[in-house]
Parts: sequence; C-alpha cells; structure tokens
Amino acid sequence: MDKSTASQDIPKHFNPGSIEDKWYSFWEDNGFFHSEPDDRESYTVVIPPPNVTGVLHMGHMLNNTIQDVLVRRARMQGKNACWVPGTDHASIATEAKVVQKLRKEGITKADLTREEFLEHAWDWTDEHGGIILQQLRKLGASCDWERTRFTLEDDLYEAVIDCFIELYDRGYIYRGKRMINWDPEAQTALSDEEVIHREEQSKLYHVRYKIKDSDEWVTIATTRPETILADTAVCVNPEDERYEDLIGKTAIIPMVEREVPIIADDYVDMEYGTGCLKITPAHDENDYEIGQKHNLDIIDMLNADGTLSEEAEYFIGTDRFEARDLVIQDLEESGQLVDVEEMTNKVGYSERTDAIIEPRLSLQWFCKMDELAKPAQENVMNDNIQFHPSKFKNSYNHWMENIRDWCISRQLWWGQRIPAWYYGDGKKDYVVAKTEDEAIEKAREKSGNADLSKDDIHQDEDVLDTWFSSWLWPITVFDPEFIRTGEANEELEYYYPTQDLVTAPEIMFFWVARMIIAGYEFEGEKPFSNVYYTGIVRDSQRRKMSKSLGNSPDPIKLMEQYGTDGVRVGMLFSSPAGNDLLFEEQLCEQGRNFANKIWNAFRFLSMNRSEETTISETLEIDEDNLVDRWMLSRVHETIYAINKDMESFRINEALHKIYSLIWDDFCDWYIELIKADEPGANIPEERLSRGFNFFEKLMKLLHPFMPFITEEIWHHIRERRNNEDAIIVSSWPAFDKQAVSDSDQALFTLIQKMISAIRNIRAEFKLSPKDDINLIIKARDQKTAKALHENEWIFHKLQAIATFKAEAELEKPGKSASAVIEGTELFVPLEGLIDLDKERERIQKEIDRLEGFLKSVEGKLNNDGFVNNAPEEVVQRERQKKEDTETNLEKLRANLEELDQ
RNA sequence: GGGCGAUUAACUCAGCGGUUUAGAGUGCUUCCCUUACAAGGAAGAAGUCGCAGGUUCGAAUCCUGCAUCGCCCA
Repeated sequence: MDKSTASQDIPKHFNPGSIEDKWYSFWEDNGFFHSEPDDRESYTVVIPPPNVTGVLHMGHMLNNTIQDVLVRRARMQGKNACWVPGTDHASIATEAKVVQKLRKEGITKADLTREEFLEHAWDWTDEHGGIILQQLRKLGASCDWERTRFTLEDDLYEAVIDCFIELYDRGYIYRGKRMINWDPEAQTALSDEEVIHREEQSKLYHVRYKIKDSDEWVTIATTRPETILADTAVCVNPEDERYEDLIGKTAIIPMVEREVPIIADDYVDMEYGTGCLKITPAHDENDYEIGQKHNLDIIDMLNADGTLSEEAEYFIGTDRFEARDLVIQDLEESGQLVDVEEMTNKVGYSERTDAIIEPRLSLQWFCKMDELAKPAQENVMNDNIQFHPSKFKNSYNHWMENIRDWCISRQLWWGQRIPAWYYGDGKKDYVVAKTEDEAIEKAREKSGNADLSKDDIHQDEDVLDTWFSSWLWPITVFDPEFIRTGEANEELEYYYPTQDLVTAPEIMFFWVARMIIAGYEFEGEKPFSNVYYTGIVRDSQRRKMSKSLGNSPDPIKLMEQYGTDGVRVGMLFSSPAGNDLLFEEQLCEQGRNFANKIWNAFRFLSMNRSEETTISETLEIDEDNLVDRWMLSRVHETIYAINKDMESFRINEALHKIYSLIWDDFCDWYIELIKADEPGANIPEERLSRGFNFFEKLMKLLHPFMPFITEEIWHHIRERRNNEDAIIVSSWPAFDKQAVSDSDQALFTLIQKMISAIRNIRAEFKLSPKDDINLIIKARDQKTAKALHENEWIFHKLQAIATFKAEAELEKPGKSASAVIEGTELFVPLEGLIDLDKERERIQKEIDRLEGFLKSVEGKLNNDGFVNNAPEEVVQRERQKKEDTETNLEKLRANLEELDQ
C-alpha cells in the first residue's frame, strides 16, 4: 500500500469515488469476506434473497447496510463471520416480467410449450440475474460471494422437492378443492398473504327478487351484482322478524330465473344493507361456507381469465367488470334495481399484478399449518428467538394463533414443479414421487394396475409458491441434502443456527414466520436468534417508494454523488429499528459532510508529519496530560456504550455516539489542543503520534458504518506489514474500565464550560477572537484552583489571554463580565469596553434560570412524601443540587451588585 | 369489526430502569475565510412532550378513556 501521504497530496475535499472500488477489490481478493468452518465462534447471517431479476432500491440499501454493519463488527470481534448472499427466483414476479417482455415481442405464453417458456425465463435470468449482486458490492456488502446461491439451482430445487415429499409423507400436505384467491391476470392461485386489501369507495346495489307463486318481493343488497347470475340461495337471519315468513319459500333469481331456496343463518348481519343476503357459493368465501352448511348448489360463472363462463348464461365471454355494468343495466330496465347506496368497501388486489382478486373454488395443494406452527409460535413468544423491536411479537403471535392452511400451488411454470403424478381422473388418482420412475412404481401399486406405463401418467403442471422454497433458505444454503438425509453436514453443523436476520416487517408472515416453522420442523432448532426489522423507506410525503410513483432515488446514483459511506450513515442516522425512514437527500449530505470532516482531521494530522515521523504501535497517553486522560476516558466510555447499543440492536444510537466522539470530542477539542504552539510549526512528534493512535482507534469503531474511508485512512496512518493488516480484519477495540475516569472528565468538562462562557462573553461584547483578555478565576475551592492552574495552558491554547489568575481566595475585580460555573467564578475585566446594562441583563438572565431550577428542587425537598419515600441517594442528590444552586445564585447576585459600585 | 403502534422544537426523529426546568440532525438568527475542514468554526433563539383523568413522593415515560394518523389481520 501507499506510504504515508504528504499533505500536498491530500485533497481538501474527500473524494470517495476514487477509493471505493480499490478497497472493495482489495477485501475480496484477499478473501476477507470468505468463511470456512473453524474453531472460532461462528457468526452467520443469511441475506433475504432479492428477486434475481431485480435492481437495487432504497429498501435494499438500508437493509443490506444494516447487515453489513453487524457482519463487519462481528468480524472485527474475532468471530468467524459469514454472510451468505443469493437471489430468489421469485416465481410470480419474475414470470410476470418474462410474460410482459414476450408480449412486447408479440409472443403470448400460450404460444409456447413449458420448455420453451422456461428457456426464455432462464435467458432473462442470465441477463438480469447478478445485477443486484453487483450493486450490493457497490454499497460495500461484505458477503461471502463464494457462497452465492440461487433458489432455483439444481440442488436447492431438489431440496424443495424433498421437502414437499417429506411433508406429504408426514401428512401435512394435501390436495383439495377449496376457496382460494385467484389472480385473473397471472391466472394463478395466491396465498392469503399475497392479497392486499384496499378500502375503496363503491356502491351497494339493492336488488329485488321475486318470491315464487306470490306478488311478494325480497330485496337483497350486494356490491357485486354480476354474481347474481350464480346465486343459489337467499339468506336471512333467523332472528330477523321482518323476514320470518319468507324462510322456506323460493325466490327467483333475476335474469336467469333460477329458483332458489330462502334459508336462515345467523351469519347474516341484520344491520348490513337490507338484512337479506344473496348467496353465491362459488365466488365468495363466506357464501361458500354457508353453501357447504346448507348443501347448496355451486355455480361457477367465471373463466380463469375473469370473463364470464357459459354457466353465467348471460354475457358469456365478457369481462367481469363489463358484465357488472350490463347486469345493472338489465336490472334497471326490468325495474328490479331499487336503490344504489354509496359505501366504502375493502377490495382485494394481487400483490404482484395489481389485478382485483377473485375468490374462486379451485383444486389446489395446501400445507396444513396449525401443528407445524406451534414451536414457531412458542419460541418467539418466550424470546428464544428475539424480535427487534419486540412490538412485532404481537402481530406475529396473532397471525400464528389464527394461522390458516397455506395454498402452496401456483399455476405458473417458473419455479419448482410439484412432484405429483396423475394416473386417472379420480380425486385420489395420483401419487407423490421424486422421479417419474418412482411415480410409475407408486402408481402401479396404488391403482393396482401393474401395466401402467410412462404414457399413462402425467406430472402436475403447477409449481410451488416461492416462499415454499425460501423458507428453507437458512438450512439449504449450507446443506441442500439435509432435508432428505436428515444428517447435517459440517457446514450446517457449524453455521446453523444463524445469528441475525435483517428484514422488513412486510414479509414477517411470508418469510420470517415460515423460516422459523421450517427450522423447527426440519432442523429441530431455530434458524436464527435475532430478527431485526427495518423500517420501510418512504419519501418526504410518507409515500412508500415505488417505481410507479417514480419517487425512489437510484441508490447507485446517490452513492456516486455522496459516496457510499455518506449514503450509508445518512440512512442509518435516522432509522431506528422498525421505524419507517422518511428519506431525503439531505440525509446523504449529512453523511457526506461527516466523511469530509473525518477526511480533514486526517489531512490535518498528516500535514503535521514529516519524513521522520514515527507513530507508535500502541496508544501510550501522557499520564500527566489531562487532555490525554480525558480523551482516553471518553473513548472507552463510548466503546462501552456502543457495545451495549449494538447488542440490543440500537444501531443508530451507536452511530450517533461514534459520530459525536469523532466530531465533538476529537475534532473540536482534542485536535485543537494538540496543535502546535506556534503558527506554522508542526505538532510535536509525541503528541502527533498519540493523535494518530487515537484516530486509529476511532477509525476502528467507525469501520462497520463507514468501511471505505476508514480503510483508506488506516493505510495512510502507517505502513502496514502485509495485506492481513487491514482495518476490516483488525480487532474491535476492547473496553478498559480502568481508562474511564470520572474525575478527569468532570474537570475537563468544567474547563469546556468555562471556555464556552468566555466565548459567550466575547460574542456578547463583540470582542474579536484575537483580542487579548485578562482572565481572573475565583475557584470554588483550593483543589479546583490548583487543577485549573495546572491546566492553564488549555485556556491559552483556545483563547487569546494576556494574564491568567486562578485562586480560591481573591478579590473580585470591578466592572467585569462574569460567569459562575459550578461554584467557580470567572471574570473578564472589561473596563471601558463593557456595556453595564448588557452585562446586568446577562447575569439577570442566568439568575432567572437558576431561580426557576431552584424552585423545582425546593419543591421536591419541601415535600415530606419525597423526602420520606424517595431513595436516600436521590434525596441527597437533590440536596446537593439545592446547595450548589444557592451558592451559584449568591455569587451571581453579588456580581450583579458589583456592577453598580 | 379485531389487533398493534404513533402523536416530543419549524422539519425528521432519539429519549431503553421514573429523578439534571427534555436531546440530536436539519433549518433559523448573529458573528467569523482564526496554523485541517465554509461540506467548516463560535455564540444564540426555539418545545405546557396530542387531550382528559388516574397511580405515585415524583410521569414525556406507567394505567384508563378520548381524538387524530398509520400499519397489520378478518
């Protein structure tokens, strides 16, 4: 690596673009991201695999930055850190994209065979897959790229099939005709989780049906009048006196003129609409259940694409929404539409295609969940797996308690094909088998027909839900054969359970819950110990960032503009766990400015070094120097606090603390105080060396957050022995309790406050920083006087001071600006310059403030309840506060009087 | 309809075990190109902690109710 840099080589503004690629390659080429099992403690994270054909968005940026912070810190802590990257085939999302692309070329899916379509899909994947992985490198993700997996790779594919067979054999998977969510656009079933309910303004149509053999009518209310064509009953509440006499009679459905029974069921809400419900068992979940209960006919009036089928009798082939209008028109003309009511209604949309979901009776594969879910529920509730923040436990628990069977089949081609083979048309004429040969064997056995051959059986056309593959992710990335063999290989043994999972709450049910279920079912052990839920990235108007809105900045462009480190900390700064992040570019600016600040601190130190400068290997402070002791104390105090924050996943808190340590303590005070005494002179060697030593420690603490700039500076500070001597694999600073000194910190804080008071006086009285002042300090006691005297140099360093006096006993000077800090008085005689009224005002303001404070303290102490009940320690503290405040007030009042003399 | 959460400075948010008259960043005001950094420095203004009760010696913090907003589930 380069030798230490001479100052003239260092640009005034940090230029991140010039170093990022260099260091990323350096890390990767040296194998720092790669992990192999060894005797160290393992620290494992599996990435939430992004869609293989996706591109990086702000959500990924946030999520993966957090993972990288965790992984880098663990690596520095000496753990065997392994972050497994990869991508997901994302069945429906990818297939929809491929279909769309083909459509542009004038090809429809129906024109192609399964094999031809899959060829297109793989082409698409080869072309776009990997883009997002490349983008993750740009953000600094320290993934073990040698372990990159894709959920549709052969062995992972096989693991999913094994899983299906295993669960089928254990009796958890079944095939059945049930109500499912149908996406007419993608023409596939969806799980409940893939349906998004949106509240909408809609209309409630009141339609009257004639009662058979009478002049009576019954009026029903519906939001979906087109489904009238498939009605097979009318239902009222048995308690409803209005309709008592109708029960048992027959109603005639408009248009189709079907005769249907009027039945009673307490499911009907008497308050809703007319209190009279039409029943369409084929197109509504609740109606289906009523239909089952009352043994009603089921008429399916829709085709797979959402057009009306022959069963509808009317408008065959017309789209469902067009048919709605036509039905309304018809009812209007026949005088059967009696009222239209405005109302809000929840409508289900497909998560992927945004088509309105059609509840549909369909033959699908399901996974029985209640039993499987039990250990997964328990182990989150008892914190065996911890959620951060823990508030998400509630919704997890609620979902688990009401868990429903999972529809796992999808009418798609892109994914793992269901390993079921059919040999007849009967309900049970199928077998589940891994290969065709095995299927023939099983089919012969089950059917009793020994002559069955290849041509007599055919495999299920459908594939499995994407999440049925990704729920195995934490297991199969290490050992794809485990599901089949049940015997863990060395890798699974070592890396499983993983430690932390970082993901968005949006996929808690889709993915997190199911991974936990699969973990316990197959591995008998949790898949991870902690789940960190990030917020959702929104724009400044709280809108979720989305492509269609065009409100999402391109993270790659942001990184180019502000530097990767800048964007990383900019995002982390205002995103505590589980809180949505309202993203604005200003955040990146803040991050970039921080990088620049660090860069200039480094630049300044470098400007002071010469050819001969040597920087000691370890930090040895000057024990006689308060500033050194204070800085060391602050560093260790912060190490302790950061460790605590990180352990409880308060990542933004940890970042704030290191930010403040570097900017406020190190840059604003420490560097100022090690500067050379004469303008233009270099910082004395020993001081410079210690400055670099401190800086090196700070860079380590910052590395997980800002990997690039810290690595760059690391190599400039001193010549590194070899490539292994890189900050990414350096050791995380150890906390040393001995280094923390309350008394040193208290003394230095007092001096800081005094300096600030002097600056305030200068500002109030418009004194230039260059004007020399005389400083007279009346210390609160001998000890303080002595300490201030010993550290007189600090005052001179930071202020232009002609004479300095610090005594416990001394005569107060007249006509001075003054301040009282913790009982110590400070005077700046300003005869002639001082505006007495202004000074009176200043002091009065401080008196007012302290009087207010004193009042609140006295309020507590005058309260017998407080004195008798509060812990002695607390009471004592209040007494001390009272005493101190009274002393300060006395002095302030005296000083105020002094001005009038 | 059920559940969860939020409401703190102009804005975005911290405030984890109840005890400095509440903190940060941004923005705002004034001054400063002072031997790194104007992407900077210094000083300063700015909050009845959504509303109403309750528990307590003490509540932004705990409890109850209400209002508003958001999310999840049916």
